[in-house]
Amino acid sequence: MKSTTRLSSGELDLMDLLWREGPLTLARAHERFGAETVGYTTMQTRLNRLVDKGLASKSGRPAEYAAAIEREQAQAGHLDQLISKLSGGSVVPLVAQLMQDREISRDELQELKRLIRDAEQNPGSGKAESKRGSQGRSGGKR
Amino acid sequence: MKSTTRLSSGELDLMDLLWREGPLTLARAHERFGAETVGYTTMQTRLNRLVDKGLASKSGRPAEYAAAIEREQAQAGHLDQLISKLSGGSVVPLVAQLMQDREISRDELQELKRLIRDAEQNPGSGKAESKRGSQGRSGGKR
DNA sequence: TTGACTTTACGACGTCCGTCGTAAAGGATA
DNA sequence: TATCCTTTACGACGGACGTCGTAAAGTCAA
Repeated sequence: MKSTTRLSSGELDLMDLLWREGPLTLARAHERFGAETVGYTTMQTRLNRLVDKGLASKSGRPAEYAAAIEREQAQAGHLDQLISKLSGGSVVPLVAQLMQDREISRDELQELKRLIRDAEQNPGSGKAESKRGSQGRSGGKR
Repeated sequence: MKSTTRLSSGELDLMDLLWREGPLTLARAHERFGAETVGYTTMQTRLNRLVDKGLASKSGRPAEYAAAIEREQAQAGHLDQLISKLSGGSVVPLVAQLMQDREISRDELQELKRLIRDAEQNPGSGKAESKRGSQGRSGGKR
């Protein structure tokens, strides 16, 4: 149940596509990813390898590829690595780095405060209930 | 000047070693890394490749290897990736994920609050002065 | 000087992943 | 049915990395 092997940078790009747009056929995925930037069969191979690794699923006649793991799972996996290998096990240095050299809007700051307040209110928040949509996106344009 | 290519999981392990213990000779690095877990020449190759990539330096007769980039640089590089590819460009979802499913001590919570307070005080903190040692480790045992 | 131990230099292999080319299968149409 | 376009299946190649083996160079004590 732990799994979530670290995805490569390129695999992350594909997963991001699948997470953003729903299930996609190879043709559509290729087009949405940027048909000029990568070959058709390249997309095919990459998508299929994602399936082989259980990161995506494939079904239907003109096969549709869909993410098989949640975005949050991937985030968690990568963060685990960062924390253990780049931050000595504590979240603080990581958040500090996260906020440094980066513009944080007032709104985002408010969100962050709320996150902390919630954590204080709910010690050992674990994964138990309390799902007040903290994942509901905030002010990113992208 | 942007560089900071993404390091692999294994490369991160080595860099972590170099960051923790100072410059190390191959022999010592091998020993500290866990001589039973990896071959001597494997360490040699990996360390040399780190040097080839400019991530570490090598000098002296019984050559000593030393990290050539700061831990913070590596953190920044990886976080940039996470934010852009796994968080839609905003830090909030990432911090939320960071705090979810993870025990955050009271002390750390306090630290985080201070981080936010500083950011509010100092909008557009950029990389300009104000280096109140947020990187000074806190409660991690490790 | 010589033998033994240490430090280095190289080269090789396997896997993962990005990138494609070729071509077999399927379908719709003239 | 013959033809053309789409969807798939495969196979190949190169670079990055982890993993080593072999052996040349160096160093130091007998």
